Amino acid sequence: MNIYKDTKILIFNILYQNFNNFNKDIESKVSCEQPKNEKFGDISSNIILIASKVLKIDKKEISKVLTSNLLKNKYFEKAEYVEPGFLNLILSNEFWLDFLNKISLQGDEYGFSNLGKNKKINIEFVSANPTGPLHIGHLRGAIFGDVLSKLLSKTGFIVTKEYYVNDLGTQIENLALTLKHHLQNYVNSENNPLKENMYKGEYLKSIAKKFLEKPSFEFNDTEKLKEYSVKKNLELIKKDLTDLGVSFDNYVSEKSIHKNGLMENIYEILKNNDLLYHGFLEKPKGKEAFNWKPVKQLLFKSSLHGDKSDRVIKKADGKWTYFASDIAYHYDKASRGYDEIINIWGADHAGYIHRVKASLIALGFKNIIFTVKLCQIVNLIDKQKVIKMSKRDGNFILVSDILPKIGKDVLRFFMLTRKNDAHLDFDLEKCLNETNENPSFYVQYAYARISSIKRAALEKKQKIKIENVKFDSSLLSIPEINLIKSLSLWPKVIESSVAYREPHRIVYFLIEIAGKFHSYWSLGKSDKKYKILLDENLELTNVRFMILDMIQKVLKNGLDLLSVSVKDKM
RNA sequence: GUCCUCGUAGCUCAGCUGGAUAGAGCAUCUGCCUUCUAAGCAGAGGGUCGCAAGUUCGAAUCUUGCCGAGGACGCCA
Repeated sequence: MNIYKDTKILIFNILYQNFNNFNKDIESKVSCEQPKNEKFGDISSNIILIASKVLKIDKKEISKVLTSNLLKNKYFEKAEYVEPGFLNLILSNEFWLDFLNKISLQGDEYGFSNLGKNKKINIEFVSANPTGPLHIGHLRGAIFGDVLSKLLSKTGFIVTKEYYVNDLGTQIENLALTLKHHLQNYVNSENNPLKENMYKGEYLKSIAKKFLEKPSFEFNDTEKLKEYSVKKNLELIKKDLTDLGVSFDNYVSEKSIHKNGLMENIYEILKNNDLLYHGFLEKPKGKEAFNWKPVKQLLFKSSLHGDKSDRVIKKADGKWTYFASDIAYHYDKASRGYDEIINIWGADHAGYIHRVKASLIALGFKNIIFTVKLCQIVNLIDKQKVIKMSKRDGNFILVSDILPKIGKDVLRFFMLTRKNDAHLDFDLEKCLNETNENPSFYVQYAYARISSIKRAALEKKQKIKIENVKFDSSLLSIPEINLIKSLSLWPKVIESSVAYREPHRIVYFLIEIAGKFHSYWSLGKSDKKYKILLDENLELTNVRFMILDMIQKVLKNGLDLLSVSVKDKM
């Protein structure tokens, strides 16, 4: 029920029937939308300009054909040609009333359509290393990924939410060392300070304590220590995710990728395609060249597929690099038959996109869409100052620190009030104190006010119908039509959010439509005829109820996508 | 040095992938609670869309070049 799309189709059909040389190639150039400025009507299109240029037909002729045909339809009240080639349409009240009836029949389904056509999408996000609980840095990606997944699965995609567990490598070695350190401290009743490469944080002490409770503990068995600490840290992470309202379908372990022989698999494929060689890489530029040694290593010709240099996949000591694991992991994902693989990464991983993409192409997955959404840094602001966090000092602010204070709803909503690739200032004070600066309340308040109206109607014992109202459409006034017009944008908002994988568009729309409602509500304060419940005109009251009911449904469905709750009273 | 992201009102940011007179919140100022929730509404001021060329009917949006901010460039993960 996207009236802008429908109108475009209508216009195209008219042109198709009237001009022999008309073809639909111009479709992507033709706009058909609600203009910002009301003076240009309800729907505006640049069709005349584009069509006349491409088809070499006189503008006036096209406009004549279009307007005369469109005006045969009772839904179009006015069709106007405006230089340099716009077609501006004004829709009749009857149209808006019928439209309202139609969408209220769709109810909760309104706005959602089968955009995905059962395409399979794997979306990987968070994937925080299992070396400690989630901190602020993970928050944005977690919520972004969760909401995007929900949005996609509500619009006809088959979505798998996946978490990649890096349970291998030096960080896990360090983790085990840290655990061992704590264990030794406990057993020997000592308090030796942590070493440089060890993980800070109290949580590892409690993990060590729990390990001691086991009937037989063996802290010289490094493998066992690794396994145990990874398991316990994952439990912490999962707890944080649950509290945030984020869930996953799949946890894929890096270790199992190795165990299942996938490294050998990709090695064979790359080798058979002549994409591997032993060679030297140039010294990295910019940064200080830490432990740099010019050595001969196994390289992957990623530069053949769009990367700016070739990459090491096996080090001189015979170990696979992290990138090699990642190739194997993406090989695994791609082999599972997805149409699209979405990765949500921190912006600092931007440089990684090309090489992963190159590896997918090299492995023969040319038809899989590979999408990376980057989430920019969140600046945590307290008392107007940015709080610097550093891994070295272990002063990361944890999700579990702020979540109980702020609450899931506010946190989730707030994290989506910016485009994913823009910096986000996360001001604790604003979330806690000045609630009027927090848009989630604004939207929830609109919902609650509509509930309140419904209660008031019940008390007055007004018989309100919210479907298929027969009504003289000429009684509709501009404020009501404007609300219906706002509702008509909902499908478009969902479509574009899906198309660009940008859930923040939903959030902005919710704020906008909540604002329109608040404004309408307040009209009744100064002008009695805009009071929603009218004793003398039950029909008009019914229509208003239908509008408000639809606004409430859209608010609810929108907030549902964000997993933010609604309240009937605030 | 190369690459990526960003630059829009005093501040924080949207801007429907090229549309007509660039929007919102905060802050500042002025109004609005005897009747459906004031966590709200109405109004005012505030702009050379970083700068400069180009593309065209039309540019905040696309191209190029500068300027500025942040990030990445590993044989770490």
